[in-house]
Amino acid sequence: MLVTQKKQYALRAIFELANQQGDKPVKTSIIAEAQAIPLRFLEVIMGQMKRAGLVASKRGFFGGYTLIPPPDRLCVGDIFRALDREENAQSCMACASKGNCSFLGDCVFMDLWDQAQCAMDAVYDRTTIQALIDQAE
Amino acid sequence: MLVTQKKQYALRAIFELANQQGDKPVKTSIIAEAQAIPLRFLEVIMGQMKRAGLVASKRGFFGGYTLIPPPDRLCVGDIFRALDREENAQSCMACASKGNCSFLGDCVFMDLWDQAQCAMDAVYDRTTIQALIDQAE
DNA sequence: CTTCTTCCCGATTTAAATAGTCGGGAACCA
DNA sequence: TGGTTCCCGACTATTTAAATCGGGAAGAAG
Repeated sequence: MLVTQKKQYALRAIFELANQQGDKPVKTSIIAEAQAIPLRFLEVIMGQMKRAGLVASKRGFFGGYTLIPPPDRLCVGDIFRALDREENAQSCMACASKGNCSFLGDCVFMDLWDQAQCAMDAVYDRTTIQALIDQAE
Repeated sequence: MLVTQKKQYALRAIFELANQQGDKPVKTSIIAEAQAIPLRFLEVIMGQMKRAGLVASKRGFFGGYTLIPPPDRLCVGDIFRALDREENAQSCMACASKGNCSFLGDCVFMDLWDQAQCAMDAVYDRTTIQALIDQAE
């Protein structure tokens, strides 16, 4: 699970959304400016977030995005996985781990990639958006 | 520290070298075939390994490469770092961690990337080549 | 119903990094 | 001298991620 620019954008966008959230939806233009994300690219990302069920949207003048899960129940790993799911996630070998080592039949390195993968996942899964918000103060 | 194809080649090459090592140097052609690495590309990699001080080389008919550190004192992380050092390792954000968050001054996410980085490093640093060889049987 | 705003969709383009190649040169040995 | 190997730097190809674009559909307000 390599951390691309896009994943960072997604994380920061959700972070900002959780942070700004009141009773009204938050517009992409707000998020884009606050987090220095190219607006048009952010639209693409939010579309994926929506299809993954992490946010709801509303159009029109008072439109924007709303975060669905409570921030203390949403972890960084959830966001990353949502993105991986769409772009059939072939990712780096350290991430492919189980089941497709291109080398010999049983691969000594498989276990290594797996361990590295798990170690990262553990970090991303134990960090909630709320924790990041709290930490930001 | 994203695991590229090249890093895998390097790891497998060193693994193979440690495995085959007797009193004579091991040729790239042997390693390339055993580990299914493009020969010409392997030459590039071994050059980097040499400059990093991990292997010694000898030319001519009885030439080849020799592993310098004992396999039980050489860990996967050492190999990866050797490669990162040369190609000025701008890598992914999760790896840049300390000191260059492109976003606001102090970045909440910095600590997160750092933790993920450390978690992976820990795995790669506690795994020695010897351990992989033992495990291969 | 017109207009303005926003989300929305698919295709396309741009940029950048990785992966892999190539020709030729230098050490080494017989 | 000739064959083998490592060696060097530049070069090309391939793939992936990043970003853009034009236009369409929902929603609200005058």
